[in-house]
Amino acid sequence: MKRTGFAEASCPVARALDAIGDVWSLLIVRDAFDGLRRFGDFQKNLGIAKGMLSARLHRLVELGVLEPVPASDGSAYQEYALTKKGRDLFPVVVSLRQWGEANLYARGEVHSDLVDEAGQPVGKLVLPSRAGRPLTWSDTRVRKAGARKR
Amino acid sequence: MKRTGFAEASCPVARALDAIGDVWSLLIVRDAFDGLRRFGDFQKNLGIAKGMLSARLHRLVELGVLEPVPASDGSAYQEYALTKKGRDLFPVVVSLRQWGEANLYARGEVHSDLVDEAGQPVGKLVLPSRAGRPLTWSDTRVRKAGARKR
DNA sequence: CTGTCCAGTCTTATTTTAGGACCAGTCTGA
DNA sequence: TCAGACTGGTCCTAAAATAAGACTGGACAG
Repeated sequence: MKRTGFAEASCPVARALDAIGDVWSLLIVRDAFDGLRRFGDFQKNLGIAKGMLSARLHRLVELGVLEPVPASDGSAYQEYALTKKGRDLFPVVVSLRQWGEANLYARGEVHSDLVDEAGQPVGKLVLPSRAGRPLTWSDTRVRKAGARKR
Repeated sequence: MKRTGFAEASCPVARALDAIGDVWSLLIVRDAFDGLRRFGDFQKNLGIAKGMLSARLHRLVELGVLEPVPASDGSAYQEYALTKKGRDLFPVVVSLRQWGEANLYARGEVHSDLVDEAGQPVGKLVLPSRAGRPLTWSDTRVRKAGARKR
Protein backbone atom coordinates (compact mmCIF):
# COMPACT_ATOMS: atom_id res chain seq x y z
CA MET A 1 0.00 0.00 0.00
CA LYS A 2 1.13 3.47 -0.77
CA ARG A 3 2.12 5.84 1.94
CA THR A 4 -0.43 8.62 2.04
CA GLY A 5 1.82 11.37 3.26
CA PHE A 6 0.15 14.41 4.74
CA ALA A 7 -2.03 15.32 1.80
CA GLU A 8 -5.13 14.72 3.89
CA ALA A 9 -3.95 16.17 7.15
CA SER A 10 -6.22 18.63 8.88
CA CYS A 11 -3.21 20.79 9.66
CA PRO A 12 -2.52 23.19 6.81
CA VAL A 13 1.17 23.24 7.64
CA ALA A 14 1.41 19.51 7.07
CA ARG A 15 -0.48 19.74 3.81
CA ALA A 16 1.63 22.60 2.58
CA LEU A 17 4.79 20.70 3.38
CA ASP A 18 3.45 17.62 1.66
CA ALA A 19 2.93 19.70 -1.47
CA ILE A 20 6.00 21.93 -1.64
CA GLY A 21 8.07 20.93 1.36
CA ASP A 22 11.17 19.90 -0.46
CA VAL A 23 14.25 21.89 -1.21
CA TRP A 24 14.03 21.83 -5.01
CA SER A 25 10.41 22.87 -5.32
CA LEU A 26 10.91 25.95 -3.22
CA LEU A 27 14.13 26.88 -4.96
CA ILE A 28 12.36 26.60 -8.28
CA VAL A 29 9.62 28.87 -6.99
CA ARG A 30 12.20 31.31 -5.68
CA ASP A 31 13.82 31.41 -9.11
CA ALA A 32 10.45 31.89 -10.71
CA PHE A 33 9.95 34.97 -8.53
CA ASP A 34 13.30 36.16 -9.84
CA GLY A 35 11.92 35.91 -13.34
CA LEU A 36 13.22 32.54 -14.53
CA ARG A 37 10.83 30.69 -16.79
CA ARG A 38 12.68 28.18 -18.96
CA PHE A 39 13.74 24.61 -18.23
CA GLY A 40 17.32 25.33 -19.18
CA ASP A 41 17.49 28.46 -17.06
CA PHE A 42 16.34 26.63 -13.96
CA GLN A 43 18.70 23.79 -14.68
CA LYS A 44 21.69 26.06 -15.14
CA ASN A 45 20.91 28.24 -12.18
CA LEU A 46 20.21 25.46 -9.71
CA GLY A 47 22.66 22.83 -10.88
CA ILE A 48 19.84 20.32 -10.47
CA ALA A 49 19.82 16.98 -12.31
CA LYS A 50 17.59 17.21 -15.34
CA GLY A 51 15.43 14.28 -14.35
CA MET A 52 14.81 15.84 -10.96
CA LEU A 53 13.96 19.17 -12.53
CA SER A 54 11.62 17.55 -15.00
CA ALA A 55 9.80 15.70 -12.24
CA ARG A 56 9.58 18.77 -10.04
CA LEU A 57 8.29 21.04 -12.78
CA HIS A 58 5.61 18.53 -13.72
CA ARG A 59 4.58 18.19 -10.11
CA LEU A 60 4.41 21.95 -9.63
CA VAL A 61 2.27 22.20 -12.76
CA GLU A 62 0.05 19.42 -11.51
CA LEU A 63 -0.32 21.22 -8.20
CA GLY A 64 -1.24 24.42 -9.99
CA VAL A 65 1.77 26.36 -8.72
CA LEU A 66 3.26 26.76 -12.18
CA GLU A 67 1.60 26.68 -15.57
CA PRO A 68 3.13 25.93 -18.95
CA VAL A 69 2.87 28.88 -21.32
CA PRO A 70 4.15 29.48 -24.85
CA ALA A 71 7.55 31.10 -24.94
CA SER A 72 7.45 34.87 -24.62
CA ASP A 73 10.12 35.32 -27.31
CA GLY A 74 7.99 33.76 -30.05
CA SER A 75 10.04 30.58 -30.33
CA ALA A 76 8.35 27.19 -30.31
CA TYR A 77 9.63 26.38 -26.85
CA GLN A 78 7.75 26.35 -23.60
CA GLU A 79 7.99 28.36 -20.44
CA TYR A 80 6.76 27.92 -16.89
CA ALA A 81 4.97 30.81 -15.23
CA LEU A 82 3.79 31.23 -11.67
CA THR A 83 0.05 31.00 -11.20
CA LYS A 84 -1.88 32.86 -8.52
CA LYS A 85 -1.37 29.85 -6.27
CA GLY A 86 2.34 30.05 -6.98
CA ARG A 87 2.51 33.79 -6.35
CA ASP A 88 0.76 33.15 -3.05
CA LEU A 89 3.97 31.41 -1.98
CA PHE A 90 5.68 34.78 -1.80
CA PRO A 91 5.44 35.05 1.99
CA VAL A 92 6.84 31.53 2.35
CA VAL A 93 9.91 32.39 0.32
CA VAL A 94 10.30 35.73 2.08
CA SER A 95 10.00 34.21 5.54
CA LEU A 96 12.66 31.64 4.72
CA ARG A 97 14.86 34.42 3.37
CA GLN A 98 14.47 36.55 6.46
CA TRP A 99 15.12 33.64 8.78
CA GLY A 100 18.21 32.72 6.82
CA GLU A 101 19.50 36.30 6.78
CA ALA A 102 19.04 36.68 10.51
CA ASN A 103 20.29 33.28 11.61
CA LEU A 104 22.55 31.66 9.08
CA TYR A 105 25.19 34.23 8.22
CA ALA A 106 28.30 35.16 10.07
CA ARG A 107 28.81 38.84 10.75
CA GLY A 108 30.17 40.53 7.67
CA GLU A 109 29.20 37.71 5.36
CA VAL A 110 27.35 39.01 2.33
CA HIS A 111 24.08 37.74 0.94
CA SER A 112 21.52 38.82 -1.61
CA ASP A 113 18.85 41.24 -0.43
CA LEU A 114 15.18 41.75 -1.08
CA VAL A 115 14.50 45.38 -1.99
CA ASP A 116 11.51 47.38 -3.13
CA GLU A 117 11.22 49.34 -6.36
CA ALA A 118 13.16 52.21 -4.87
CA GLY A 119 15.99 49.87 -3.94
CA GLN A 120 15.18 50.10 -0.25
CA PRO A 121 15.50 46.91 1.82
CA VAL A 122 12.09 45.61 2.82
CA GLY A 123 10.88 45.37 6.42
CA LYS A 124 10.18 42.24 8.38
CA LEU A 125 7.09 40.16 7.84
CA VAL A 126 4.37 41.07 10.33
CA LEU A 127 1.49 38.96 11.54
CA PRO A 128 -1.37 41.29 12.47
CA SER A 129 -4.27 40.41 14.70
CA ARG A 130 -7.69 41.04 13.27
CA ALA A 131 -7.53 44.40 15.01
CA GLY A 132 -4.18 45.18 13.42
CA ARG A 133 -1.90 44.66 16.39
CA PRO A 134 1.32 42.76 15.52
CA LEU A 135 1.39 39.25 16.97
CA THR A 136 4.29 37.00 17.94
CA TRP A 137 4.44 33.27 18.56
CA SER A 138 3.52 33.68 22.20
CA ASP A 139 0.33 35.58 21.35
CA THR A 140 -1.17 32.79 19.32
CA ARG A 141 -2.27 29.21 19.54
CA VAL A 142 -3.66 26.61 17.19
CA ARG A 143 -7.33 25.77 17.49
CA LYS A 144 -7.67 22.21 16.30
CA ALA A 145 -10.19 21.05 13.77
CA GLY A 146 -12.52 18.22 14.71
CA ALA A 147 -10.44 15.53 13.02
CA ARG A 148 -7.90 13.26 14.62
CA LYS A 149 -4.98 13.37 12.19
CA ARG A 150 -2.86 16.44 12.02
CA MET B 1 33.91 13.88 -1.77
CA LYS B 2 30.88 14.99 0.11
CA ARG B 3 28.14 16.99 -1.55
CA THR B 4 28.16 20.47 -0.07
CA GLY B 5 24.50 21.29 -0.41
CA PHE B 6 23.57 24.94 -0.16
CA ALA B 7 25.09 25.66 3.21
CA GLU B 8 27.42 28.20 1.63
CA ALA B 9 25.04 29.75 -0.84
CA SER B 10 24.85 33.50 -0.92
CA CYS B 11 21.07 33.27 -1.19
CA PRO B 12 19.51 33.11 2.26
CA VAL B 13 16.58 31.12 0.91
CA ALA B 14 18.90 28.36 -0.25
CA ARG B 15 20.74 28.34 3.07
CA ALA B 16 17.53 28.25 5.03
CA LEU B 17 16.26 25.34 2.97
CA ASP B 18 19.54 23.54 3.39
CA ALA B 19 19.14 23.84 7.15
CA ILE B 20 15.45 23.18 7.75
CA GLY B 21 14.03 22.51 4.30
CA ASP B 22 12.71 19.07 4.93
CA VAL B 23 9.25 18.00 5.96
CA TRP B 24 10.11 16.48 9.31
CA SER B 25 12.18 19.34 10.66
CA LEU B 26 9.45 21.86 10.03
CA LEU B 27 6.74 19.61 11.44
CA ILE B 28 8.82 19.16 14.56
CA VAL B 29 9.17 22.91 14.86
CA ARG B 30 5.45 23.35 14.28
CA ASP B 31 4.74 20.87 17.09
CA ALA B 32 7.23 22.67 19.30
CA PHE B 33 5.23 25.86 18.78
CA ASP B 34 2.19 23.89 19.87
CA GLY B 35 3.98 23.11 23.11
CA LEU B 36 5.39 19.63 22.48
CA ARG B 37 8.74 19.04 24.09
CA ARG B 38 9.38 15.33 24.59
CA PHE B 39 10.79 12.72 22.25
CA GLY B 40 7.83 10.44 22.79
CA ASP B 41 5.31 13.21 22.22
CA PHE B 42 6.82 14.16 18.89
CA GLN B 43 7.03 10.53 17.93
CA LYS B 44 3.42 9.82 18.79
CA ASN B 45 2.06 12.96 17.23
CA LEU B 46 3.99 12.74 13.98
CA GLY B 47 4.08 9.00 13.50
CA ILE B 48 7.73 9.42 12.50
CA ALA B 49 10.22 6.54 12.72
CA LYS B 50 12.24 6.82 15.88
CA GLY B 51 15.55 6.78 14.09
CA MET B 52 14.46 9.63 11.87
CA LEU B 53 13.19 11.62 14.84
CA SER B 54 16.39 11.04 16.75
CA ALA B 55 18.47 12.23 13.81
CA ARG B 56 16.26 15.26 13.21
CA LEU B 57 16.22 16.34 16.83
CA HIS B 58 19.98 16.08 17.04
CA ARG B 59 20.36 18.09 13.88
CA LEU B 60 17.98 20.78 15.11
CA VAL B 61 19.92 20.96 18.35
CA GLU B 62 23.17 21.19 16.43
CA LEU B 63 21.70 23.99 14.33
CA GLY B 64 20.63 25.82 17.46
CA VAL B 65 16.93 25.66 16.66
CA LEU B 66 16.14 23.46 19.64
CA GLU B 67 18.00 23.01 22.88
CA PRO B 68 17.91 20.08 25.28
CA VAL B 69 16.62 21.07 28.71
CA PRO B 70 15.90 19.06 31.85
CA ALA B 71 12.33 17.84 32.05
CA SER B 72 9.93 20.38 33.46
CA ASP B 73 8.13 17.75 35.55
CA GLY B 74 11.18 16.93 37.63
CA SER B 75 11.74 13.49 36.12
CA ALA B 76 15.15 12.43 34.90
CA TYR B 77 14.12 12.68 31.26
CA GLN B 78 14.98 15.31 28.75
CA GLU B 79 12.97 17.84 26.80
CA TYR B 80 13.60 19.89 23.71
CA ALA B 81 12.77 23.58 23.79
CA LEU B 82 12.77 26.15 21.02
CA THR B 83 15.62 28.63 21.14
CA LYS B 84 15.40 32.19 19.90
CA LYS B 85 16.57 30.93 16.53
CA GLY B 86 13.80 28.36 16.61
CA ARG B 87 11.16 30.87 17.63
CA ASP B 88 12.32 33.02 14.71
CA LEU B 89 10.87 30.32 12.48
CA PHE B 90 7.39 31.41 13.50
CA PRO B 91 6.74 33.38 10.29
CA VAL B 92 7.91 30.41 8.22
CA VAL B 93 5.41 28.09 9.86
CA VAL B 94 2.67 30.69 9.67
CA SER B 95 3.28 31.43 6.00
CA LEU B 96 3.10 27.73 5.18
CA ARG B 97 -0.08 27.48 7.18
CA GLN B 98 -1.71 30.41 5.43
CA TRP B 99 -0.71 29.17 2.00
CA GLY B 100 -2.08 25.75 2.82
CA GLU B 101 -5.34 27.15 4.17
CA ALA B 102 -5.89 29.29 1.10
CA ASN B 103 -4.82 26.82 -1.55
CA LEU B 104 -5.01 23.25 -0.37
CA TYR B 105 -8.49 22.79 1.03
CA ALA B 106 -11.72 22.16 -0.76
CA ARG B 107 -14.61 24.45 0.11
CA GLY B 108 -16.20 23.31 3.34
CA GLU B 109 -13.24 21.16 4.35
CA VAL B 110 -12.18 21.87 7.91
CA HIS B 111 -8.70 22.58 9.14
CA SER B 112 -7.06 23.81 12.32
CA ASP B 113 -6.83 27.58 12.78
CA LEU B 114 -4.32 29.98 14.22
CA VAL B 115 -6.00 32.30 16.70
CA ASP B 116 -4.89 35.02 19.09
CA GLU B 117 -5.37 35.02 22.86
CA ALA B 118 -8.94 36.22 22.43
CA GLY B 119 -9.67 33.32 20.12
CA GLN B 120 -9.86 35.58 17.08
CA PRO B 121 -8.39 34.27 13.82
CA VAL B 122 -5.19 36.08 12.96
CA GLY B 123 -4.74 38.26 9.88
CA LYS B 124 -2.53 37.58 6.90
CA LEU B 125 1.21 38.05 7.03
CA VAL B 126 2.20 41.44 5.66
CA LEU B 127 5.51 42.49 4.18
CA PRO B 128 5.96 46.20 4.83
CA SER B 129 8.31 48.50 2.98
CA ARG B 130 10.69 50.49 5.11
CA ALA B 131 8.09 53.25 4.97
CA GLY B 132 5.38 50.87 6.15
CA ARG B 133 3.50 50.36 2.91
CA PRO B 134 2.50 46.69 2.30
CA LEU B 135 4.47 45.07 -0.50
CA THR B 136 3.60 42.21 -2.81
CA TRP B 137 5.79 40.02 -4.99
CA SER B 138 5.59 42.45 -7.90
CA ASP B 139 6.86 45.35 -5.79
CA THR B 140 10.14 43.69 -4.92
CA ARG B 141 13.24 42.22 -6.45
CA VAL B 142 16.35 40.48 -5.27
CA ARG B 143 19.58 42.43 -5.29
CA LYS B 144 22.34 39.91 -5.72
CA ALA B 145 25.38 39.71 -3.56
CA GLY B 146 28.78 39.83 -5.20
CA ALA B 147 29.29 36.06 -5.20
CA ARG B 148 28.68 33.68 -8.05
CA LYS B 149 26.82 30.80 -6.39
CA ARG B 150 23.26 31.25 -5.28
C1' DC C 1 21.70 19.70 -44.99
C1' DT C 2 24.49 20.00 -40.78
C1' DG C 3 25.60 21.13 -36.35
C1' DT C 4 24.07 23.08 -32.21
C1' DC C 5 20.56 24.22 -28.80
C1' DC C 6 16.53 22.98 -26.10
C1' DA C 7 13.85 20.11 -23.35
C1' DG C 8 13.42 16.46 -21.95
C1' DT C 9 13.62 10.64 -20.88
C1' DC C 10 16.15 6.57 -19.21
C1' DT C 11 19.55 4.10 -16.64
C1' DT C 12 22.50 3.26 -12.94
C1' DA C 13 24.78 4.05 -8.53
C1' DT C 14 24.39 6.25 -4.22
C1' DT C 15 21.99 8.26 -0.41
C1' DT C 16 17.98 8.82 2.41
C1' DT C 17 13.97 7.23 4.63
C1' DA C 18 10.53 4.02 6.78
C1' DG C 19 9.56 0.61 9.78
C1' DG C 20 10.84 -2.43 13.20
C1' DA C 21 13.69 -5.12 16.41
C1' DC C 22 16.34 -4.46 20.14
C1' DC C 23 18.35 -2.29 24.36
C1' DA C 24 19.60 0.19 28.69
C1' DG C 25 18.18 3.31 32.11
C1' DT C 26 13.78 5.17 34.80
C1' DC C 27 9.67 4.95 37.17
C1' DT C 28 5.42 2.78 39.24
C1' DG C 29 2.59 0.08 42.01
C1' DA C 30 1.61 -4.39 44.19
C1' DT D 1 11.69 -4.54 45.98
C1' DC D 2 11.26 -5.97 42.01
C1' DA D 3 8.29 -7.05 37.69
C1' DG D 4 6.56 -4.69 34.20
C1' DA D 5 5.85 -0.61 31.62
C1' DC D 6 7.67 3.74 29.86
C1' DT D 7 11.37 6.67 27.83
C1' DG D 8 14.69 7.65 24.67
C1' DG D 9 17.21 6.07 22.05
C1' DT D 10 20.56 2.66 18.42
C1' DC D 11 20.92 -0.55 14.74
C1' DC D 12 19.40 -3.24 10.79
C1' DT D 13 17.09 -4.03 6.42
C1' DA D 14 14.15 -2.98 2.61
C1' DA D 15 12.20 0.46 -0.14
C1' DA D 16 12.21 4.95 -2.10
C1' DA D 17 14.26 9.19 -3.59
C1' DT D 18 18.17 11.56 -5.61
C1' DA D 19 22.40 12.61 -8.43
C1' DA D 20 24.82 12.23 -12.46
C1' DG D 21 25.15 11.50 -16.87
C1' DA D 22 24.17 9.07 -21.43
C1' DC D 23 20.90 9.34 -24.88
C1' DT D 24 17.00 11.25 -27.94
C1' DG D 25 14.28 13.87 -31.01
C1' DG D 26 12.42 18.33 -32.43
C1' DA D 27 13.82 23.44 -33.30
C1' DC D 28 16.53 26.64 -35.37
C1' DA D 29 20.68 29.12 -37.58
C1' DG D 30 23.97 29.14 -41.18
